[in-house]
Amino acid sequence: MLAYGTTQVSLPKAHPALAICDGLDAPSQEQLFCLTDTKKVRAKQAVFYEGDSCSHLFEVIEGVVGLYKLTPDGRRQIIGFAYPGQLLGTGFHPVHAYTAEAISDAKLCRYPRAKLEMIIEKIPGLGNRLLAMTASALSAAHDQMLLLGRKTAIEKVASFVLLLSEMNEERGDDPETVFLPMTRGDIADYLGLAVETVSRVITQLRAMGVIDLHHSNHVRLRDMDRLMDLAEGDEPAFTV
Amino acid sequence: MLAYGTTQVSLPKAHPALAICDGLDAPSQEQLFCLTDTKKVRAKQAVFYEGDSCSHLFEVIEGVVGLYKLTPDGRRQIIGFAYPGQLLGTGFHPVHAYTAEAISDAKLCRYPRAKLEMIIEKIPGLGNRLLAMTASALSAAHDQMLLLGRKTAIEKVASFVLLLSEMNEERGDDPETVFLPMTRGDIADYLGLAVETVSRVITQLRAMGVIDLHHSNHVRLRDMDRLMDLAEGDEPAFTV
DNA sequence: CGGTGCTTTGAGCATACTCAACATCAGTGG
DNA sequence: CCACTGATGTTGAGTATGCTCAAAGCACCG
Repeated sequence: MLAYGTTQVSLPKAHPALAICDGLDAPSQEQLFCLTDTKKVRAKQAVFYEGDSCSHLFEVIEGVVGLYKLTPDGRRQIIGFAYPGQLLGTGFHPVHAYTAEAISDAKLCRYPRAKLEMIIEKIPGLGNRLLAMTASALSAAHDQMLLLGRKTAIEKVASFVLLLSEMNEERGDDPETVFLPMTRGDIADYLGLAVETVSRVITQLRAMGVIDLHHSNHVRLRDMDRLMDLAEGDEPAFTV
Repeated sequence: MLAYGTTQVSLPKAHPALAICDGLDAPSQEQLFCLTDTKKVRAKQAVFYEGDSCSHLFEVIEGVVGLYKLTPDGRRQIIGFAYPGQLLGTGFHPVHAYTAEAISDAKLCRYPRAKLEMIIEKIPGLGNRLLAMTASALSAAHDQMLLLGRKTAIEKVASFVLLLSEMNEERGDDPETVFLPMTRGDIADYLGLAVETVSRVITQLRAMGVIDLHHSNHVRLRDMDRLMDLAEGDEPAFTV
């Protein structure tokens, strides 16, 4: 099945480019666009909650959204950070399986599920596009399962920083300058660690000269190769 | 034993029911069926390896297949156990993102990816079916991320046993009698634990009177409610 | 300035891991 | 039929990684 998304010549577009439209012809894009409206949320506001009936599907346009699940006693696992271009609320359940909460102020595009389902067979390539995006999310989830189940604290944090760096690169930004819009608590809940552990590991990486920090949210990658070794556990896990 | 959806009346069928065909009309099923062939693997044989070019998509017909990823230094994370009806090798990459290895002797149905892509737009409902199956796998992955990142050993094992029990129920089998086709090592690599820990927890559950064992592979659930409490951490985590 | 929320650091501890021995089981061949 | 073998499972002892609890440092904001 088709892997769009890599070839991205500048298309003449009437509307802000929606990731879901990527690769579709202009009339189809127009048709889809007519269904949508925009939703803005401030940092820490929820877009939807786990258990809400899921009448809409969202696409992140601006900002970052955290997706998480809770145990009955309140432990939290962040299953992903959604950056612009990502879909939320896919999945064929009548209710949402996770909560989506804005990490920073965010803008989202809203698709009514019922209408989307009606035109999905009519717009060629749309079904494929949804499938591709879902499959890509599944693949990311698998990677994260390996991280959660089998990596040490330092490997987890190193992998996380590298992930953000790669996203920078794909976006055309500097891969050596990583911004962390989320709190240490969010990172901890994403990596399956305690806040204190995340903080300690970051301090350790800094002491090792692998990264630099400014304002605790701006990371500069000083030794990418070493960081990659650390992410894979190649390093003897040496404490400085 | 075929899992054809949930309703399992004896249908008059020309072919063994394929999950991917669920909901399609007869001609479409026929058309799909013409593309397929069957592959048999013995226990411990690989169906495909992570990194193999993925020219085919598989559906499990009989037996159980374990899907896993490895770290460079050989630590293993099983990302799922595929039972009959499940698809392997979806995902829009040119190569497989995980290894698939038979847990027990297994029979699989093989779809050539290229041909499947060609007819996907022509068979109404097929795209939707693939999307639904992928979305369902994504949802399961999310659940597993919560387990891996935030649950204790006893919660993990209890959740696992209950998961298998629920699968029994959906298949119309006895939910109180769970068979474990996989080794303790497989379970450990699925739950992000050490083999010894899995063994100890199972022993503990038995000592608590929550489960019974026969031959180490047959589990009888003696107290389902208590098991559910344990899976969620409601229990004071009382050591016997 | 004095709050409030986030981050860092410290000390002690617990859960789950490692290493090691032993038990059990299935299969194999004498 | 039984002893041998290799794989799998269980149990024990000690330890390490990452957690909890606690306090202090910072930044942002009214």
